[in-house]
Amino acid sequence: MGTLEKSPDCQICAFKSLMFNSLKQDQLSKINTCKEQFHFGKGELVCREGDPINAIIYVHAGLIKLHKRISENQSQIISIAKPFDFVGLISVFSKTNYFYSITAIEDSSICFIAKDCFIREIASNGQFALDILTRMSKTNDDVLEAKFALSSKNLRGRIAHILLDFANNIYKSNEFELPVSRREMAELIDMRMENVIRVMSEFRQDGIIKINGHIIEITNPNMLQKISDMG
Amino acid sequence: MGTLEKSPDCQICAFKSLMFNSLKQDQLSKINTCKEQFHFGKGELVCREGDPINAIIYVHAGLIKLHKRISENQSQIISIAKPFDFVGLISVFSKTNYFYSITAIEDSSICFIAKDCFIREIASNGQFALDILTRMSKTNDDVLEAKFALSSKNLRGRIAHILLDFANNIYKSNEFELPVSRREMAELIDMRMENVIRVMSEFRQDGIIKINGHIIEITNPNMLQKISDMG
DNA sequence: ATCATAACATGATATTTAACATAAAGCGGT
DNA sequence: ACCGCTTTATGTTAAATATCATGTTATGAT
Repeated sequence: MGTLEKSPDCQICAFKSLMFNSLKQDQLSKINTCKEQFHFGKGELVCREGDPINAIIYVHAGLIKLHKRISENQSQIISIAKPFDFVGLISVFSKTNYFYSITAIEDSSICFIAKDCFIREIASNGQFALDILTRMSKTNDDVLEAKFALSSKNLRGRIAHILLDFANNIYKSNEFELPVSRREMAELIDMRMENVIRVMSEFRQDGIIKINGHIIEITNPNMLQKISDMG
Repeated sequence: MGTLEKSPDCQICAFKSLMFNSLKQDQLSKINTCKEQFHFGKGELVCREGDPINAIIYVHAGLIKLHKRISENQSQIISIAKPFDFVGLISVFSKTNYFYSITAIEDSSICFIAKDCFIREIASNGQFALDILTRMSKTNDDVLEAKFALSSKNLRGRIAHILLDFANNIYKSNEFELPVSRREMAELIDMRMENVIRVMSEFRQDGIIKINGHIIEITNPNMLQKISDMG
């Protein structure tokens, strides 16, 4: 269930995240005392659907997926969180229990900031609250827009979209190791696994991408963008 | 572009909305001075995609749709807001311009609370900020979960889902007047208009619903629920 | 190294959904 | 009432996607 690890001072994260801008030194050190950082190996479960929400999760390093069972043999991936992202920021205010599970899809360092402590800081610091609101809105808009963008695309468009997303927003490189299986890709963009494989093969045959196991190289990003926009 | 109308004191709305619980009398009257209420007839445009966000929108009465052009001859409905709902609560913190248009789909009274004024109150009142956060999360979760629920359903399941949504969450009755055309239904749940009509006809033939123009009566809600859950 | 298992891959077929065509019914304006 | 326009309606066909079947390749455990 993850192993506790020595966590850096919040000060260090504060530089990297836009989150803590409005916190004064003493407030930051208060947050610092009510957080714990854990390490999760690839595939390890961070929390399970239905678990009580006791903390806000901050991705310090790695990559995690938020996912949900929708039937006996089918899951859905809601989103993927990357370093400096917060998870549960939205749910923590409106729900007492997670409506999704979280699993590491790369070795990850996850910081848990106690909910009570966090909320106390918000209530006593309006500017901090505003920062949180802004951050929350951004995350929310991103997830929602991603979902809307996908829902009007066909299979080829969806694959193109998600590959560009990995390249541009997560790995910042046209060559990267896909952190998810083909089945998980399917769960992320609402397709069948066979079709994910099929479409990726087509892209390979068309010279748009190179595939070497989980290593993907986008050789023709413009074409991929065009396919994403059209479909 | 809507007609200005005499707006009730915020105090009155405060009772109906969970929103303003934490505002003291004097804060409430500050909000009261920076809001204006407008009336929009059915079909009237409230704001257009790209407009600057100057205010938070509160639905006092009626029903409005948030929608977005996705191509020359296609739109998408993002969500429908009902009385006591806030709109733009999320975008106001992360965006300067609307990424959707808003149109009244019933005669509606819409309250505009000036953004600056609202944000000032948040920054100076942490507890109020917490209330806003909670409210925002709820709205957000609802939209997101609705979208996710739909995406894994087939056509029949989607129609069943949206009909139950109207009955249970908006009109609180199994008989209601559909506020949207079949085309708009399609835009709301990602279908083609022809299929919306077709599936609804099927439901009628199966004795699950009665259709009289826009008047819908759900005669077998259990079956409809089953179809929604399965599909 | 060998086995068992899961992931990847591809072809054939069935099902679902979209697109096209056409017509009837409702509705606002004159 | 009549006209033009939009919405509702239904049948037909085409396209997209899911399902099923089967084989191959990777991967982890012993």
